[in-house]
Amino acid sequence: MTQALAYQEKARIAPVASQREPVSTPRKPALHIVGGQSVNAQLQQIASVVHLEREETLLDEGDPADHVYQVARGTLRAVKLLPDGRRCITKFIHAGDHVGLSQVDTYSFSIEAVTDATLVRYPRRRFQALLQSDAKLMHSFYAIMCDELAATQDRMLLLGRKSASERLASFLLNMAMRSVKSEGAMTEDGGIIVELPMSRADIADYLGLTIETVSRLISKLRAQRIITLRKAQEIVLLRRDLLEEMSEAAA
Amino acid sequence: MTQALAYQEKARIAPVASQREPVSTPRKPALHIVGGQSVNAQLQQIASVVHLEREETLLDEGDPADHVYQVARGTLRAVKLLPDGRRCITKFIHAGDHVGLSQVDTYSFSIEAVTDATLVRYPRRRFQALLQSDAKLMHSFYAIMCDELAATQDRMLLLGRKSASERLASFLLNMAMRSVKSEGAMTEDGGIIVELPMSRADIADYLGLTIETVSRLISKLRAQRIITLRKAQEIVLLRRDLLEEMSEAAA
DNA sequence: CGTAACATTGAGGCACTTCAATGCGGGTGG
DNA sequence: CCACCCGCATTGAAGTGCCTCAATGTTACG
Repeated sequence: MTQALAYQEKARIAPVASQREPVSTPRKPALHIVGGQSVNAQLQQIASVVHLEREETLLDEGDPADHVYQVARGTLRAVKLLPDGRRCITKFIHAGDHVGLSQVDTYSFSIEAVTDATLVRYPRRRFQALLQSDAKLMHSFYAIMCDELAATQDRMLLLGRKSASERLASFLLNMAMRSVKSEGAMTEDGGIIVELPMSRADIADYLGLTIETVSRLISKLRAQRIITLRKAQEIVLLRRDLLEEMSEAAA
Repeated sequence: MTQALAYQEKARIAPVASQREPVSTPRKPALHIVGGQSVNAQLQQIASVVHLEREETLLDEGDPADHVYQVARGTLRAVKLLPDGRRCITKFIHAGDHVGLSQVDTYSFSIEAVTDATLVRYPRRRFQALLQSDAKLMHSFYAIMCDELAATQDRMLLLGRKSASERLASFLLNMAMRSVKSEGAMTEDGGIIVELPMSRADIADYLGLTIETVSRLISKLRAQRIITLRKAQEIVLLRRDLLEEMSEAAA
């Protein structure tokens, strides 16, 4: 068998999202937000806003897929569970990313907030109708799906064939890339500051490892002066070159 | 580090597909084939046919993505490699499945024939143009991408969190499903006949295991009378119920 | 300042891999 | 048609990377 992280009672503690989501929801949200370019005008007409607190659940695997979301702020996780509680995080979802772009009518994973988060919500029916009527829009979402599929396939290579240290290296590099692109935060000596909003348990379930292994590997990277830790959730990448080597050939 | 199957010289032995593909290729292929429903008429206008022999390579990771394909006959594999030769099969591609549905302009994996195969080929430019002009068509391919993404995410759970025996059980069940749907071949005593066109090495790289582990697990299933082997590549599933149990909870 | 949740560290075990024979089936050439 | 051979599959024995179990350290929060 393997590790079973029966973690999900956690998420249950928080009140269910659907009962209180439109905390501050005007019909036309004040946020135009999102990925740089302004949102399609028609899309904005059917949008509403959802706020989630840390560890709150947005939706569960198996729920009717009534809505499509785009993240405006915060980090979420897509979670799949085995009957015995083993957990897999299929992806982390960041600002700009979409949730629920599917043609199936139940969600195939749960979505939980890693940090406080704000999302824009579209009723799926109307969202689909808009796609149908707007080829350009459809095309852009088609492209999004393609990217996501490619990313998922890369992760299959990681999960199927990479060692624990290679997995962690790949993960940290990805997070660093993201950090460089958005904040671009650096230390004076050229280190890349990387926020890790998720817990070690989340990282473990994302990489198909255990908490302990992740923790040990982080300690090892620190001992090798490849990273330093400011807090448990904030690392500084000192030697990106070495991490890059590690990400495809074991240490 | 793990297993490294430097397997791909094999594929190289055979003459390159692109040099000889239109073996029997009229401009308008005689095959209407494919997934039950007849192919979109306009699509058929731009189609040509490609034949591949066993172990031949259709295209390589990194090649310019000039074509979109649909499989008419045979089984192929999508292969990703790490620099040191470790191999991952991201998916097997069966009759009806598509290859190269992406928005990126290089392929993100190699495609190799597991068995002799016949494919229908569309120039990507024109294929894209058709999608743009035909919302219904675009929509149906959007749906295909969604399905594929969902399947890939299930495989992430398998690779990240399932034990070796669970992985094999899941795989055999999937193959059995497929077999039931298409041929529906059964033995007189209710066993499901399942063809495994791929080698143990392929199965191993598909499940993130080694050849030896796959072989041992198959032997164990045989000892438990859950399956029998007619040939190495043809198993009979005797106790589907037990396999189903195994697929999500270790033996 | 105490406590609870998370992270780290250590010791030991096990599932899967690695390395190494041995078996087996299918094709080929004598 | 048979003997040989080659590639693949199977089986065994030994090694190891990661997991499990358990204790200790650390941080956030009342």
